[in-house]
Amino acid sequence: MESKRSVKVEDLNPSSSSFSDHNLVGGNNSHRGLEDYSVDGENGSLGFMELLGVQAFGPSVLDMLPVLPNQNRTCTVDQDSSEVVNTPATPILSSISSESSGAGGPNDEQTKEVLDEVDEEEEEQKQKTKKQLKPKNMSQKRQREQRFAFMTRSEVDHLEDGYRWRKYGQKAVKNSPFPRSYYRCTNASCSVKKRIERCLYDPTIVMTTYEGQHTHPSPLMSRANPAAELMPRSKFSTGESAAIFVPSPLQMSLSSAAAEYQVHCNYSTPLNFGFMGSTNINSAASAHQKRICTPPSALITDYGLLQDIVPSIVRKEE
DNA sequence: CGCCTTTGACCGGCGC
DNA sequence: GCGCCGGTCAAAGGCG
Repeated sequence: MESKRSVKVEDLNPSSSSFSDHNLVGGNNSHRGLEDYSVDGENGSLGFMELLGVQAFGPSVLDMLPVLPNQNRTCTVDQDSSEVVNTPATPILSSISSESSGAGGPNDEQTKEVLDEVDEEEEEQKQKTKKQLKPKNMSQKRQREQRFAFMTRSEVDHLEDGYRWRKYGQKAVKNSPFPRSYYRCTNASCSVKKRIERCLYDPTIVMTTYEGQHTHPSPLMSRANPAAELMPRSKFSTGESAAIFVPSPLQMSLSSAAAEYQVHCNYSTPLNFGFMGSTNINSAASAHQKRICTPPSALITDYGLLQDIVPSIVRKEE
């Protein structure tokens, strides 16, 4: 862990023009950067939904996603390993910075929006190879689910996302005055977890990391929008494991974050996942949260979960 | 009474 | 082997 973090810190070094963040991931992936997950639709980068989809749902979600304008990327999935592999056709470096430039520079995080995805799978795959010597009961102990994270600007830590969560732990984050909270989906058959922590340098920013996929529809969604239940779930399933329900992470995040993304991005074809039609779902969260786009440079040196995400963002700025 | 949060203890991984 | 750290457990208490 420690080494991992330290490496990332180094990667965050602005002076590093190469941003070899993905050294962590492996040689073949060294070209993969935050650009892969950029949010700006005008610059041919991945959209928010895709970000989620790519990571959490693999190609399935991409299939159902509307074609975003100027999509200049390719997304491929390693079917064998269920690993999501993003291969940008071209480096997309201007996605966020372009917006920021218009808004007042790379540090104008207040007006920008960003959704970045934690490329945990890559890291884990790398770590797997790294730890191949002692995989032992790791698999039986705890197989890490797919994870993705996003940052929101919110006054409340626990954003409403349509699911019910039970807090099962809280830990102090090293080098941060803000604790990290651990939540688990209250559904007995669902093992989805999420972690919430605040940005060290900007307490208004909440980092939410989802892990796993819901095996049940959102209770809130089913109430607010029963039609959503009729959605073809197969479209969302990753194919990775059995009995995966609709947009688990999708729902989780979209209900709050994605919905806003819809608002802020000029997609000619709004994404609609049914549950998003429910104003109830988003009302609370939307009132408080404002997703950020380009993190302040200070974020770069953040620790904890934030570091899983920030590096990519930083690279994007560069 | 059921559900949730809080919080200290515990466990396992990892670096030194 | 030791200590640190992230993550989880579980008892206790609060709240509606």
